[in-house]
Amino acid sequence: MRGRHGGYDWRGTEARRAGNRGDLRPADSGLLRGRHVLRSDPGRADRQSGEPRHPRPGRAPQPHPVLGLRPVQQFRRSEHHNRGEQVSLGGFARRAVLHAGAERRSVLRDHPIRLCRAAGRRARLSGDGLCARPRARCPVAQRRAADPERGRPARDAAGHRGRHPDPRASAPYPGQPPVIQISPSGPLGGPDARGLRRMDRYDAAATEPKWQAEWDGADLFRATRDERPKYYVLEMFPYPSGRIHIGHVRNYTMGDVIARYKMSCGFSVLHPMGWDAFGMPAENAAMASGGHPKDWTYQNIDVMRGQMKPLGLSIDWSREFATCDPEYYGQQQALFLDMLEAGLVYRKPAVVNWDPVDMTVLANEQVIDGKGWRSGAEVERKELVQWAFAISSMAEDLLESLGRLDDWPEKVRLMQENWIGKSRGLEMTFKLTEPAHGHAGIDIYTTRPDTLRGASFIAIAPEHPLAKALAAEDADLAAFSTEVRKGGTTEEALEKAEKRGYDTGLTVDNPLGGTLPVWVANFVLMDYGTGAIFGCPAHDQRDLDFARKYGLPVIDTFVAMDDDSRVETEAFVPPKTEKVRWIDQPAGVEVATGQEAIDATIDWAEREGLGRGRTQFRLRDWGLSRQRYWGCPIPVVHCDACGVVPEKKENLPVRLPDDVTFDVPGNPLDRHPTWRDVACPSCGKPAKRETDTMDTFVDSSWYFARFTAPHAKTPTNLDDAAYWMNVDQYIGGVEHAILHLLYSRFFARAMVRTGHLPKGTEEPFDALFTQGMVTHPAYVTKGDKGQPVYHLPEEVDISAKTVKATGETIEIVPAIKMSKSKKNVVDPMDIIAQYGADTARWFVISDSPPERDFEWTPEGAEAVAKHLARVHRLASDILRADRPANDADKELEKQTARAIHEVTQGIEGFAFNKAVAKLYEFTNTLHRSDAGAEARRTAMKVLAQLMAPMVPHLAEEIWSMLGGEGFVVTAPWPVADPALLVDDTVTLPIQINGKRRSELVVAKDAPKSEVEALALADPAVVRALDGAQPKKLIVVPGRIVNVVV
RNA sequence: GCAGGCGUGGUGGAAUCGGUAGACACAGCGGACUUAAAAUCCGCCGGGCCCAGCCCAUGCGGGUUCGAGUCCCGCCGCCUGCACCA
Repeated sequence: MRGRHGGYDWRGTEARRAGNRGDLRPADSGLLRGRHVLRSDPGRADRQSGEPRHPRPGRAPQPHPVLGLRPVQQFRRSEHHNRGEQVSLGGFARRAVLHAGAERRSVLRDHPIRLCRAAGRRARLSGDGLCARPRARCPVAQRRAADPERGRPARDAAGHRGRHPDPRASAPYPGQPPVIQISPSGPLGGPDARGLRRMDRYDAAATEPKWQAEWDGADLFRATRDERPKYYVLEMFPYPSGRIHIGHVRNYTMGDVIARYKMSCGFSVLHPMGWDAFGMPAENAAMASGGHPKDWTYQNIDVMRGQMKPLGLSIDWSREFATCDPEYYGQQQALFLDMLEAGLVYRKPAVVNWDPVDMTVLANEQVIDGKGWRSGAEVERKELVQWAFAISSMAEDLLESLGRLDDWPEKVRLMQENWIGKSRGLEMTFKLTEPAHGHAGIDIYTTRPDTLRGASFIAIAPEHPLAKALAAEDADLAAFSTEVRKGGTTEEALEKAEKRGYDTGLTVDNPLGGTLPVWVANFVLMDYGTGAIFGCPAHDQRDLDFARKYGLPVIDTFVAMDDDSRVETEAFVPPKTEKVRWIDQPAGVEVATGQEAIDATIDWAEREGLGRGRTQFRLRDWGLSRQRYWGCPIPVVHCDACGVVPEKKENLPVRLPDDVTFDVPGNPLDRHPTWRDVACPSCGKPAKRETDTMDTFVDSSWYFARFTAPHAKTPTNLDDAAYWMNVDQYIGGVEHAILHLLYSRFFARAMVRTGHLPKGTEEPFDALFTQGMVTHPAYVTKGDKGQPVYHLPEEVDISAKTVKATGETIEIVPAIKMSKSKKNVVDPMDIIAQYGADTARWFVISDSPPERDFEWTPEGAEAVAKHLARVHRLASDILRADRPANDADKELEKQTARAIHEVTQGIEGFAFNKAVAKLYEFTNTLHRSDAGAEARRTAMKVLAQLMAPMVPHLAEEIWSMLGGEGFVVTAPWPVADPALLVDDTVTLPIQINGKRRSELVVAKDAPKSEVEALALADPAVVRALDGAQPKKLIVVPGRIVNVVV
């Protein structure tokens, strides 16, 4: 890989080479863009070298040697390119050939490159020595045409297509080289003392690889166990889908900000990276293109690693692994065997999506509208015997421990709490009026025993043993059961399905008198409770819909305090904490909340011997079997004689065979004879391997522990785990709020129990931060069938709201999650190629609060690049400044302290957008400050340090420019002097009747009486009072004054 | 369907404990510089009116309070998860 465009040379070899030559002075290190620089003073170069610094006078008007090139980046490194060489470009042009004359010369110094925004938002560059404007629209060309004396005559060569020489490419005076002049006032404070300005544009393309190479050379990011306190920062590891996504950039930048900040604060930081590499997409790719999942996956990993390295993340790459490495999944198999022995894994029937045409199990996402994604056949729910983790055995602990996760977002804890779903209810038996099929009664479980009076039917799941027994004799019921089994297994599908029932004709005795009919109903789940409920239509919408549909009675059991109306079409379901009036309540409750009535009824039922109170969890055991190839093989063997036999640990890893094909649906392991047929590890007779593999959630449930000893010959090394665990800061998307995080919490407990993690790591993530998604507007038109048709951003004219090619009017969908199908994905590599990693990093964490969705805008990226260039320019100016110390120094010192304080708070509080805003503000302050050179230099170094976690390369560059010691990454984080943070005076707003009308500047500790007196003397208050006394005067010291008139 | 979250100028957002709504930035507008543009620098920038002042404004409708973007109740819209996507 060469250069930094397209393929990025992350190893920074080019930079190292440049650095070794010693000619990469910061101020001279090239150009990010071509629109600037070079204060004209041709004499200067002459004085310095005896040679004109700028091209030979006679050459100036010659045609530009580089033709057909558009973006300017190609020139940045033109010194290193040779004639005829192909160079990859970022941005708008992809590839260009350098022509004769371009070699080993900074093209920029010979010929101006212009950036022209005349045609709208897109930057357009003219590198060919011609003006980007048509002649008719160029005022200079027009003027020259009118007054040939003054201007230079147009050259023939440039006459075609209305184009003409770039006015600025020609020498201003005959015999002078072409130069680009900047405004005399100069950027950020004027020309330097000599009236000269050097090329001090920040060149990300050269600087970033240079510092990455330096960091690598110093081995800065290798996590080491030493005397420093440790800090483990971890971002949820990526799935190797092929290319990195702007969301990855945001996620890893956030983690990097924390990691680098903590490093500056003196911690020994562990910041690892790996790949969640098993999963369906690899198999899908294999099916589509005929390759192998392994090749696809490892190639993707290589590409993505190559894309991540140039971001300059402070990752300890020596710890990298992929979950599909046999070294990883072999240890996972060892864990599985230990968990099996500890009784944490067992086999049980579980329901799957069955595609009856492809004869294969489908994932939920492969079921679309109840049909298989490939075959289109109606999916059926089918029971298979599967492996499951006994996560529900830890439900109580998992729930209770949530309360101690103080640094987790409240919403995540709440979601987990609801997911685990602890409830206390009543288990009771309804006696069948006539026993049937060996069943004397039906056990039900209800969380609302208080509504027993309102029961009007019993409903059992189609999978209920009684229902199955009845169906064996009743063809109609069997047909009904088959019918309602159609469709997917998701809770959403089940909930949304039409409520349907089948009257069995059986009845049970109602303990409150009379009988209740027994129905088989599709909305009753066999997995939850006992698979049977009593229906109370008045206070449950599903039951009500069901009752109305089948003409069952609706019996109100309570009414609102102030409203006697009875249930019609909407069930009355007030919060359990609301007081209601009960009607003929069995436990004798009259006025009480739902919860009080539930408790009273359970007590009553236990006294009466009707049933018993039981605590129930919604959380189900975690089915881990997958009928797929690309996953971790479950290390057991099925033997006719010995049953299920665990593989011997010394035989691990049970490796996936490589010789598989994906031309037939289903699991290739299942039809792989030599892999499948093995000798029983116990008796040695012929047996068969388990062909199911593990859910990929298993892979991601312990990788954080493996990172503490990634090369250990056991799953973990207790000593290393004891040092590095827990993860101090975990960062990832909210979409993982429930499953991944809950499974990881379970695994940590299981690993402690099986001796793979030390005690005290049961909650593996001390602090959690959930970041938002990355969104981008989508551009939609309607297709001929009314279906949405999406267009790429470059295909549309956003201001005119039309598709460029067809002129159709587009609808702009403001901000939706990026996805390929919506054609609104922005590739971060484009930005990195165009502006550098620092721009991408700064951009993704500025503006939007990290926890909220982040909207990508092209303007934003450009603005960031400008700002970073501005900071670099400011540093150059400050470096050269020689103003003596003066009165303004103190104020700058104060502002510096404030910036340190607020940026630190921003980083600590995960409010990177606020830290960035403060950095903008501080840059402005520093820019405007009249303080002396020394004070400004000190402030600039602090600015570099504060920016370092976000834009480490630029910060490193500025730090070294200003003579900072060592690396800015390892320099101790600045500390604000608390004395500088307090103000002597405070401005109090004065409100009149709650509306701000005036303000008051008082001493910080002014007594209340003084503030009152001053407020009452305020002209606005006097006018409002009009001689009367105020009704009320509220003074909140240091905050506000409110006068009520 | 259930659960959780979010909603503030043209745009992204700020507002620490109920106390000056719109920090900081983008876009836009004006100016300086320039041989035109670009770049850079400086300034303006929620809406309205009878404009030294006042009114309206934080998705919508109510409420609590001296005071509500913030707390409470009820809606609306969008987003995420729902156990085999990762």
